[in-house]
Amino acid sequence: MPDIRTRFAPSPTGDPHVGNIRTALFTWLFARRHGGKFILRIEDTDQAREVEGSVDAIKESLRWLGLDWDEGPEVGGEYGPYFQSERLDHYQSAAEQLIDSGHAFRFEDERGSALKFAMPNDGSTVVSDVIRGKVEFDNSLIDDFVILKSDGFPTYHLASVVDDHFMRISHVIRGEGWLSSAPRHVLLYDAFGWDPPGFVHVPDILASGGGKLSKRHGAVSVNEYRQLGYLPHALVNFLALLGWSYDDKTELFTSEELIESFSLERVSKSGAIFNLEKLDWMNGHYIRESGDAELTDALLDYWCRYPATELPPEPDRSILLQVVPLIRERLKTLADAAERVPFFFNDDFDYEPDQLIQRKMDGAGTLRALSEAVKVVEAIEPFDGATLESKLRSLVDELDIKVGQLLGTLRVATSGLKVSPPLFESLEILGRERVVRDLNRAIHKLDSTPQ
RNA sequence: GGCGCAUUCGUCUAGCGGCCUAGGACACCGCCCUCUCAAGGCGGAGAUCACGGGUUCGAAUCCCGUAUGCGCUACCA
Repeated sequence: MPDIRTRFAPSPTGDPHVGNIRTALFTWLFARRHGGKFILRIEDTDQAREVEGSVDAIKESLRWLGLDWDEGPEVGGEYGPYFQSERLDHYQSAAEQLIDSGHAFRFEDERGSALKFAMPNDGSTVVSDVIRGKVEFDNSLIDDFVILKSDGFPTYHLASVVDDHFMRISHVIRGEGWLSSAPRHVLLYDAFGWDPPGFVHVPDILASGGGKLSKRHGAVSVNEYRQLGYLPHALVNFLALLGWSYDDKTELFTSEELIESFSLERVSKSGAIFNLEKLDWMNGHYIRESGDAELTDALLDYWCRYPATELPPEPDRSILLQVVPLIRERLKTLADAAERVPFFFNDDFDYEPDQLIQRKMDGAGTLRALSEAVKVVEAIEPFDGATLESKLRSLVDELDIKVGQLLGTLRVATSGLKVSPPLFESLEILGRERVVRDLNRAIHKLDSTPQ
């Protein structure tokens, strides 16, 4: 194979959509797989649709997912510039070449003077697509199309062909929506006398109904998924499997494995519905796989970027490091952590007194359990999870109640939660002083409640 | 309307003529484990391979129609 050079060429029209980023991922994977170059090019030829900040959002999304580019904005490269708005002279001279060779003609209307490509009125054009094979189009069915707009900017057709040629792109990998306009592109290559690149039209990512993925279906951009607490690698792995598969069973891949395994031949032909439940599962899997320090820092970074109201502005890292093993397997996203850990950092939580009273218990019994528990906790030595467990289990026997009854009460008293991380380990982290205080507060709350 | 692409469990997919009484994963259900919630283990249910014709000894796999979905048919990409 010749030098592999691929490109991701988004228009700066907003926060990049997961569908486009999935295409970028395939494009990147293909380049990396073959030791080629991955180029980022910004297609800003429609000033009206341009959205402020989009280029930063695009770079940020790619960077977060680890899709590094070899040429493009910031890194430069020998085939720049990489913004189409800075390459108008290329399109201009290419257009002139087409006029000279009789392939293009001026066209006037209310908007001014534009340039159109003259379609042949007979014959057909074959597009050779890597995953769909040869697709034939009847030339007479395609109208002459604008290549240079009256504002002096090129249309996508001209700009992408000219850039792909001069940037030595070997494979044009893009969404399947472009297949229908691909014959125009091969005709342009012909008219210029250039060899066309390989065309690869990859399937779309769809919303649950099978339609376009849009805001009404929830998150659509990579940045939104980041904000929802998904890990970059979980998104990468999940997106890689939307429209591509390695075999009949492998689903979990490291980035290195993805690069080693990726091939365009195994990209599917039909659109894939974005299955959020599976992303959740995969994200949970990668959270479970991460080490204590790794997860701790991921959470800290996440909260720093998207502050959680229920947590202190700068949660204590050493506490979180101890908490992480207790919550790791309970998280689907980083966002899930905020609701289960606040009590480790603050004791200002509140709850209704009757939440202390467990099933088939009454106020008096709960009060007795609580005050006995205080005695145990005050005396226990050492104050650690294992000792707490054995002493409190003995207390359960002495009180002749159920384990769940005692622990449920203690859980609410020390965390304010009905569902919390494992109790004994949590108590150890909280420390004796704090636990005694929480239990006494619970006793007081119950005591002052009219039965 | 015309042209193009697509069509396997709810979803992502394996399958590229006999290995398929169609495999895996997520979700779902049940059991086990268990201090809540999870995680984990085990098991279950779930697809007449869109439909109809062919070709073949034999088709989810090849061919032709039909239906449905999507895309193009813009001085948007």
